[in-house]
Amino acid sequence: METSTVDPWHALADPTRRKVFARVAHGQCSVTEIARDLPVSRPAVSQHLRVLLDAQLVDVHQQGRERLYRPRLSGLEGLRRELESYWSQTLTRFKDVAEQTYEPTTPAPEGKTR
Amino acid sequence: METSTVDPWHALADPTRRKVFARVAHGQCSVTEIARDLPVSRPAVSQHLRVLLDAQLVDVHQQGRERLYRPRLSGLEGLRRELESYWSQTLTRFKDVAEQTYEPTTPAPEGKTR
DNA sequence: ATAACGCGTAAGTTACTACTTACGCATCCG
DNA sequence: CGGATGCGTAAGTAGTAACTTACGCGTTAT
Repeated sequence: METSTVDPWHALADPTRRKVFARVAHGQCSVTEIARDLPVSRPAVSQHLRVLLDAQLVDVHQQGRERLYRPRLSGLEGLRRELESYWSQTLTRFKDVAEQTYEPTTPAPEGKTR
Repeated sequence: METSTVDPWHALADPTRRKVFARVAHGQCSVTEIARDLPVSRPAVSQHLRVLLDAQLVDVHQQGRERLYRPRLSGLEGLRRELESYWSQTLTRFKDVAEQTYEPTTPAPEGKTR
């Protein structure tokens, strides 16, 4: 049907949506509760939560007439792994540069290029 | 001048741009080199690299008529910290649920919520 | 010098997305 | 039984962003 799984990177890219997620990650809460602390309408929050759901970053369960959202590990796992990979690779590159100092063929990189 | 430090979340949200960054993180390389492995034009790669630069995720230095890009730690740091925070919070919530003792977000009625 | 290479940027197009209001469906309370 | 609360979804809109081609500038090679 629709996109079964949303890229978690994309899901957390939007600042508002990231605030929504941060709120949920901090502790289980309802939609209206989240919307109360944000400068957007409740439906907007609902839509953000949908994206977070599709990205498997949050989980929901009905309780009475409320829908309580809570964070979920699965969506974060891939993100974490990927970021950790970038991190270590960058560390390695950085060490390479530090050890080999620099190539004398290039003029000083600190020179102000206006 | 660049008061506009780009959100690294946003910078890594686009799949193509993430591929560009992954390539750079793997090892220093030039623009044409990156574009060769991707289904987009060279200018597109340049534009992606600009965003990555603004997000402080990559670094560049001129060498002859080439511009060599390499990964940079500073942009990743904030990302990593934030993600780690989400991760640990989610772990905590998860444990709470496992123990069947979830607490309301507001300071609250003492007894078991049941 | 002239050509070829490597690159950034401008300009234009197209697709997506984050938001709004309006609505309908459940669930709790009087 | 209503009326109120909590929520998701539909529909419409304004802004953004990811691409393309065209171009100009500096550097290397012939």
